[in-house]
Amino acid sequence: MNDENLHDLTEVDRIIHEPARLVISTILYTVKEADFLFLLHESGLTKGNLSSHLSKLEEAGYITIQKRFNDKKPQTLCSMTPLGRQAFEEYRAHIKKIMQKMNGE
Amino acid sequence: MNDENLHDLTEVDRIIHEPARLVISTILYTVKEADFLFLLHESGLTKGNLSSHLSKLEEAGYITIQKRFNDKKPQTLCSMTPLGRQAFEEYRAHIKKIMQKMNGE
DNA sequence: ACAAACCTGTTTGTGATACAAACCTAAAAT
DNA sequence: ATTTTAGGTTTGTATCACAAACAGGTTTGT
Repeated sequence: MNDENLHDLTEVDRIIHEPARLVISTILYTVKEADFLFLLHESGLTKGNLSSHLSKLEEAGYITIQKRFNDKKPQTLCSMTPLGRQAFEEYRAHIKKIMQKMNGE
Repeated sequence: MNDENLHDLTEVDRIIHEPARLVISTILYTVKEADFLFLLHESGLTKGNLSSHLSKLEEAGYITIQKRFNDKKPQTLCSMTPLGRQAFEEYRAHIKKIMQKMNGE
């Protein structure tokens, strides 16, 4: 069951594997909707990085981004798509396997 | 215990976090010594990538690389340093925490 | 009313990174 | 002797992450 499949571990989903996006994904997986500022504070990322990581998640089809005005201020709302939820769950399963390998099968 | 520390997850050790190096590290953590060809087959990486990732692990002080001739053929022996072992263990602990977060605390 | 500061983000610039393909050196084979 | 094989390394390219600069609009201060 072990043998040659250590190498499979390199096939992890890079979109989610990046720590910044892992944090964002973890939040959006549980919350269903969050705005930019909430994510900003919760993730601890800078605005610039948050912005570009959100774009990347959107490009991947993992989240949707809605822009609107709230109380005359711009607001960016994010929520995870079904595809994103699936990818997140698969990533989680993948990491679980990795952990088993790391602990010596 | 939860609150603002999701952001800590971004502080994972990038040297080990890279999937290719995670595979290499996982092998070297358990094996204590392995040569290039063994790692090549076990990891499924290309020669070029294996070579450069090994160099990066060496630069980080996580592994040592010894070159010698065996049966008139060049042989590259790698083994994990105490620093590397420590880093690997910390990474593992870190991932464990991440898993907990991903599963909703 | 005008300017300065603030809010909510985006774009740009720079340096690091990963990957694959080309390359290198010595030994075996033909 | 020339080609092929073995064991790797170097190079080239494209992507990426990050921080700093920028932008569009709003509120505050005077």
